[in-house]
Amino acid sequence: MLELPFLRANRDEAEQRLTKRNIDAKGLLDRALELDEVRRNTQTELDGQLAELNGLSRTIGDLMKAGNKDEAEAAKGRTTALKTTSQELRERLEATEKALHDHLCTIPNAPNALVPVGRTPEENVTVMQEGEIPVLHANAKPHWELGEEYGFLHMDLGVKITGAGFPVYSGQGAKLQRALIAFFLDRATAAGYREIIPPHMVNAASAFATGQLPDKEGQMYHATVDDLYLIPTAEVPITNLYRDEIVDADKLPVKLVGYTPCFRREAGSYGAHVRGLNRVHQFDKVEIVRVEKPEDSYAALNEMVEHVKGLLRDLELPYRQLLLCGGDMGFASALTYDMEVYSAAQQRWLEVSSISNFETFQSNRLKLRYRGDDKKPRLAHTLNGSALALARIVAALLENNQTLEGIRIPKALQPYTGFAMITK
RNA sequence: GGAGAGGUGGCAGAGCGGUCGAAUGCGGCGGUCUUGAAAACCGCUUUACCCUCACGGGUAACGGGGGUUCGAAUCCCUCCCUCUCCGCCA
Repeated sequence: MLELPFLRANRDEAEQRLTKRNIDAKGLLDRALELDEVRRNTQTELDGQLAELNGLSRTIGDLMKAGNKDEAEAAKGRTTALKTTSQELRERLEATEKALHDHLCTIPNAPNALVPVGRTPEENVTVMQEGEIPVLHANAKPHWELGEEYGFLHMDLGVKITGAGFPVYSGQGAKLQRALIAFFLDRATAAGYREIIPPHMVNAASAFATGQLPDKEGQMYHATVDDLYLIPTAEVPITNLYRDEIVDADKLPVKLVGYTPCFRREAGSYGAHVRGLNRVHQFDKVEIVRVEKPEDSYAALNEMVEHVKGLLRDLELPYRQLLLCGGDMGFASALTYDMEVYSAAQQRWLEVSSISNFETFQSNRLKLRYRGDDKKPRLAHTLNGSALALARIVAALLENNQTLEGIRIPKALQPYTGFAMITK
């Protein structure tokens, strides 16, 4: 949620930035500021009435104490009208506040100045690309066929016990998952991130604070009996650790990492391009989360990107970094880099990481603040990024490293897998 | 699942209808004293919103919501949460 004081003070800048999202920025801002003005006027009026009422109550108390019953009763009579009008004003204020809040919830974050203009993923900017595109032998297969052939990935068993899009890993496939998770966690903790094991279900307040509700309600699995949501990413529980907190400036930056399974309904996305592990309802992911002072947040974002690049290099995967255009960015983000790896048998790029700076968009909902040098609470910046998301990394590893003898495991991973090759 | 207790400021813990945003203690910040430190003493120490260029002023908040009253942290209703005991159980 954008900050109202920012919108009031920097209307033009906000409009200019929001326009990159190809939305009616002017209309949205006009409405927000109009509601804000009604709200402020109403509150001023209401506060005045309440002050008067409080004064009368105090007077009545004094009169009662002095035993002056008649005058006290007379004063009581004068409160009636004030109570009626203040009640009306209160209702109007609450209605306006709710309308304003609901309206603000519909406005996405304002893109950073660096965000390119564009509507579709084709207009994202490739920042850099690294690593060699592997040349596969003539008989190379996509990962789902490899999984079947080697017997470590079973989409059909997932269908039996749960439903489509819930993969079952076994043997060396299962070990590979665990190895990747451990590898990613070790690298993150070595880089100064504190490991967290959070709950895998969250309440509605948490889902709202990080922006999943109300914007992406249909994307989450909802356990209705207990009104809890299965997390779509560790970002939700981990960032919410800091909901309603005021942290001292010397506690910043906060750097956290967590592994969790991620659950996504992915409603309506079926077809050939989502075969195998390309898009599943449950996958494993190691997520890094940071809380930063505003002046440090973009340096932190770059640091996160470098961290992810290091992982991809060590996994020997060809990858590229994209700067998302205004039309392709997530609702809550001010700037997002996507990292994609090349999956050689499918001959396509797969998104394996999304690294975003939310600036104060999340912290405003979270009420996550820090106390600066002036001792005043200010909203902090929040960031997060996948480091990394497993299913697609696995897909690319399997496809790119297939040989006639078996599937080669990158050197950096071998201490974790305990084997150098997946064999039949 | 059954029975009971409780939710107050960073923490502990009073208040149970009238200057209570809230005693007291601890913690934290500043000061006096000291070569320095400790101790002691003094003062300060929640947040959001509104008005104001500012000084300053106002409103709200004692788990959430509603009610009674001129007035509620205090009384009533309701929901949520936490803890203890019993049962079940990894």
